Amino acid sequence: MDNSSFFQDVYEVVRLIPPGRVTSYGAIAHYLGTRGSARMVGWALNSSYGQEIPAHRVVNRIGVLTGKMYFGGNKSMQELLEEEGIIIKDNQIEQFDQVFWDPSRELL
DNA sequence: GAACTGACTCAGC
DNA sequence: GGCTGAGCCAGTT
Repeated sequence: MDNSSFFQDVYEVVRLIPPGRVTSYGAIAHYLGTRGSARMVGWALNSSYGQEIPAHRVVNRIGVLTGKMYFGGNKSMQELLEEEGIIIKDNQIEQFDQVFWDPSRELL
């Protein structure tokens, strides 16, 4: 992509997340080759407000919906994820290992 | 233009 | 085994 922004790469990976699956900020950052920039992934999603980004499928490494408060939408992240078959309990994804989607492993 | 901040993660104590 | 500090980079002040 012409835009060599870290953001654009993040957006593309997030769009590639299949329904019923989730990934972590660190997984995306690692896929892009920068482990320490996990923060930027979250920051990128923060800027993704109003865009066609399924940000609700991105959680932190332990499956907690850290950014649900920042997610702008009629429905909560939890509700959207539950509609895709993902179980959320106490803001944390149940069976996280089963729904976890690693871009560097499944996309590549 | 320098300092601060942020949806994270890992390592060390 | 829980808490603290450091690191990453870009956008905002």
